[in-house]
Amino acid sequence: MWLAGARTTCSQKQQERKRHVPETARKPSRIQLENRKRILDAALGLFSTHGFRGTTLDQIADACGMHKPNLIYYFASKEAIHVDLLNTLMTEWLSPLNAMDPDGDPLEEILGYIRRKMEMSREYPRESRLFANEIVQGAPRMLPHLESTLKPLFDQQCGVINRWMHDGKLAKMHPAHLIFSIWAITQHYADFEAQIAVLLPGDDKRARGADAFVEAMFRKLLTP
Amino acid sequence: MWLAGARTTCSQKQQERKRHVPETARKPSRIQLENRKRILDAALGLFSTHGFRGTTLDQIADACGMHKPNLIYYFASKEAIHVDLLNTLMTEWLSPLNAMDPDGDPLEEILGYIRRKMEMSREYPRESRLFANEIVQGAPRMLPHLESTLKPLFDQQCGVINRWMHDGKLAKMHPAHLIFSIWAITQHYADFEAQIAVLLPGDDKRARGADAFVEAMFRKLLTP
DNA sequence: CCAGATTTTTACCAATTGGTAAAGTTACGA
DNA sequence: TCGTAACTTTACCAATTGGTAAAAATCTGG
Repeated sequence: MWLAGARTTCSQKQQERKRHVPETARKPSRIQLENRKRILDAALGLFSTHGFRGTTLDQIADACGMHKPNLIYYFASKEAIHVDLLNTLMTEWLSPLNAMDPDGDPLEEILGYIRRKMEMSREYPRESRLFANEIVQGAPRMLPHLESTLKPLFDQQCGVINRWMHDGKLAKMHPAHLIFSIWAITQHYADFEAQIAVLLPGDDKRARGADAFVEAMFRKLLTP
Repeated sequence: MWLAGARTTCSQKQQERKRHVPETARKPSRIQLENRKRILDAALGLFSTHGFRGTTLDQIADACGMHKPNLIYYFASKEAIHVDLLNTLMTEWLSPLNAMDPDGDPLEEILGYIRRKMEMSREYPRESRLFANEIVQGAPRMLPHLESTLKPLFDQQCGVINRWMHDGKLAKMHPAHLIFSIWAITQHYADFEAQIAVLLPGDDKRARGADAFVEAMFRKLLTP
């Protein structure tokens, strides 16, 4: 039967779903953790390149060697998988920004942050693209998260940078736009990989000189 | 009947479709040009935020006040609309890069290019996002175009910049990465608008100081 | 002004898709 | 080792979706 009571269309937000087991189970079994991870990993690859609507449950099931209803056994819906990915992404994605130490050497702190972002772009391009997809599409499932989690951290670190600049440790500029430019450039290497591969062919990712360029660029920019 | 003969699944590439009129008609009528433009405009808005798979023909039809079969009357398929947008986008998108004059003042030429890119990001965010969507997803329908159209122009302008640098007119750096960083930052303001609106609220686009920041940034970077 | 061509609308269709129901199978603690 | 809970598989279903067929309406040139 078709889920009794008011039912919105498939593509719209779904209401509560009485989960059979996982949601209510208290201790996730080994096999449960394992399968959830398999699903999330497969889904990450697909969502990050085809987007949410562009990915089907069957594709995810295929990619992780499971059957479609099995996915729904572990996650309430396709959207639940996506949301789960987005949530874990958010915390991991922000940790480098968090790691900037107000008491460290300003230039080295920021360059360290940039290095970590470049590394993430290289090591976790799927996460970067998942995020890019979500934001480009207006952040439909993430706006609250951006408000509540990203914004406070962003404001705080803008303050730190501002102090550094007023102390004469860094060249003066708009801290928010500085951070934007860091994000833009570091994530560009993951998000626009397809284009870069065409324009700088042959070179493997590490050898393209991106790291050296970006470091030199921001060093020059930030030096007073 | 279901299009006689071999028929692949809907989601795969479609073969030749005998168009009823438009494709074969020699002179596109006024009403034809007008309606095609209406469709393309509506489709641009939807594709750029929901992606190709995330947009339905019904949505496009709604958005331009037409009926679904009417779209198919003007375009062979949903994909044909998308491809049309991508093609016109490509040429318009590249013209600023083309406009850099090898005989002009190096710094001003590049800063002028950056200004034009910032302006496009502000005036045509939908186009920017359409492009971003396509590239993030691996450029499935655009790779050949990138190879044949973008790559030659890119290489040529890299050469121009290189000469400028060797003549001591600009600080020395990797020209390709310089261009990447320009693209990354200028397009970021359109593509990540949703995020920026959260982090720098209140300000209207023009007033956020992005233009001034970006100009100052690249001026400092490029000055020898 | 009217016949033929162009354009629009209505009624469909088959494939896809997110998700369910329930039977079948496996794992695990008592 | 055995009964029960956890997990998997098969068989579906209704909604959506890209697209077609063809009738209806509208426009246009002679």
